[in-house]
Amino acid sequence: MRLIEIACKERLKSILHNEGLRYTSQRQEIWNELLESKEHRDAEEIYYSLMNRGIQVSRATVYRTIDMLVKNNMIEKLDIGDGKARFEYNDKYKHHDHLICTACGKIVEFYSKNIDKYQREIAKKNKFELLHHSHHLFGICEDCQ
Amino acid sequence: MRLIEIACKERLKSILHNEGLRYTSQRQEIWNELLESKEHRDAEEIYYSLMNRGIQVSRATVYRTIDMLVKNNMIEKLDIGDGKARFEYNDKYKHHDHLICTACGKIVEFYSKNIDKYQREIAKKNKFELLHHSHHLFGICEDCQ
DNA sequence: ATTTTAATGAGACTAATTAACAACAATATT
DNA sequence: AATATTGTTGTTAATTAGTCTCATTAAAAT
Ligand SMILES: [Zn+2]
Ligand SMILES: [Zn+2]
Ligand SMILES: [Zn+2]
Ligand SMILES: [Zn+2]
Repeated sequence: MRLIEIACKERLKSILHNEGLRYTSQRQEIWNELLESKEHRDAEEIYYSLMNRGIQVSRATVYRTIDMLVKNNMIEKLDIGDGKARFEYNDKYKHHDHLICTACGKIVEFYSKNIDKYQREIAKKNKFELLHHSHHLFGICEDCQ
Repeated sequence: MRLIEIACKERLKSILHNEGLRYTSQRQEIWNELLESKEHRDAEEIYYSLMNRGIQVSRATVYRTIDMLVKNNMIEKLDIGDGKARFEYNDKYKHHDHLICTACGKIVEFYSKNIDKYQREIAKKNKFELLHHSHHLFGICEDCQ
């Protein structure tokens, strides 16, 4: 096990502890699944991936655990409007938004300091306390053009 | 009937004609419903609003008509991530994005020329042909703070 | 007016999620 | 250690938003 994995394991443990929740094998496995592949994954995918690796966790537990991880800022929810939510490891120092190809579904990440700045200005001007945002650019990727 | 309503009625008629579709009473009513209140409305709301006014239109027709209106750029779809799509009259000269209060659900509109510019730059840099975007700022509005 | 063809309504169906609940497991209390 | 309490799980049922099918109805074309 690499150092980063140990660090993440401890992070899960400490968050569960703080919340008065228990460190269970199911929660470990789901958290691992989300850590190992940092891509944009949906609940069903995580469920089947665990199944395929012979790890029996119920669908409900997958949903519940994902929910708990989102609430504790361990993962971020991504809704690209196709009816199912995707999740990805939330690296605080690498916040990003998404470019989505409407032809092939490819997801590319982007970040713009400038946009970030303007967002904050807009929130301020409208007297909103900004909590988070969702910003998707939809288009056709190079391969699909 | 005000001039603007007549203009909009003609707009619907002409679009239906161009597409080889029929100008039905149901389509008129749904289009009216979306025009009269330019707020952010979901399909179910439109369906019940028509029902309450004694206008019998089926759920399927509401969904189908909304779909047709979106495809013809008469209305815009807005997905704020709460599981249901909202729609609003698409005034080409007043494109805007949204600030959403996570406490009371209030939706405030904003537009930033600068953000628009950076979006186009990002798409270009990633060799995406930009089609549309979705940009929501979530936070707590002044009243809810 | 008749024919052609698109549109509608009713309800079955789907996918993603959520809730209810009983059984089980981990802690806390005595 | 025994018992009570509380958290977690899997199963199943429910919900929600939206889609699909198909017999019937209504525009539009002739
Ligand atoms: Zn593509
Ligand atoms: Zn991402
Ligand atoms: Zn509010
Ligand atoms: Zn709006």
